Amino acid sequence: MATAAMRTSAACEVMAEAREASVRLLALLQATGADPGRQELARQIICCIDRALTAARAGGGKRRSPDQGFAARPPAGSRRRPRGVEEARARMVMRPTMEDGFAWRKYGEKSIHRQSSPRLYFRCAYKDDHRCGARKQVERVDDDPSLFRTTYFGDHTPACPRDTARVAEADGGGHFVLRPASFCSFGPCLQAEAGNERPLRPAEMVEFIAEDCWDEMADLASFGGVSLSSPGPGGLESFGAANLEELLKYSVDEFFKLEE
DNA sequence: CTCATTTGACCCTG
DNA sequence: CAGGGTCAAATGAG
Repeated sequence: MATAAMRTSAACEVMAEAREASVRLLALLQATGADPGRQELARQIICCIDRALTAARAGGGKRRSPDQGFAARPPAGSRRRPRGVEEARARMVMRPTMEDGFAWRKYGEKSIHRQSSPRLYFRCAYKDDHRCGARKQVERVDDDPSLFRTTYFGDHTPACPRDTARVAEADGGGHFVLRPASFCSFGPCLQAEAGNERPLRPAEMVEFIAEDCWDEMADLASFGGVSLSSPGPGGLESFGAANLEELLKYSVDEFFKLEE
């Protein structure tokens, strides 16, 4: 009988293979000049796998835990945070706005090597009030300057106020805008990821996402103020969504209906 | 005057 | 040594 350690080890091997395939996919997309959204999605997949690997190797397998903040602070005098665990917990999203409803304080700006726009560094405005360790880095996407790539580190404390109206206003017209081009290319990329010869049908796509990418999907939905609880495989079909974008739009629209 | 932002220096990692 | 993350003094807005 296989022990938990053996199962974890086997899972790590499979994930390592998936990572290698994703890296090849990204290289292929770059070589063929595929649209930036597809390349970005490939990067997100790799990032996702890295996090899964880190969690598995740490003996995890648990869902993202509440913020552990900066419990593992660097030694006194160090100005740099330890890499690894925290980076593995980073979540990256692409949106047409920097706004996400939370209050942030900018604490730095840095021009990045071979990148036309600088990277902006923010930490939660309630860092001291609520001992919140949330941080984010924002930069314009080089290939599409109308988009901002925002990377979040750590989570806000429940006490941190969130103004969803500001999100709606920033995105225009009271509806969260799901603009990233990556959504348009979700189908082909998921097909490659799933190793399918034919395109995934919408229901299969949703199933695949529910099983493999739920955290990323929930993160995206959360920026519309939507909290998604995992329905488990198959449960998503009850939404009647044609694809992920429709599903997310549906979720976000439902949220704003509740708000009105 | 207070507080947020800017920006160059400092320091760490690879 | 280069690149990147953070600090903190200077600056500006309200």
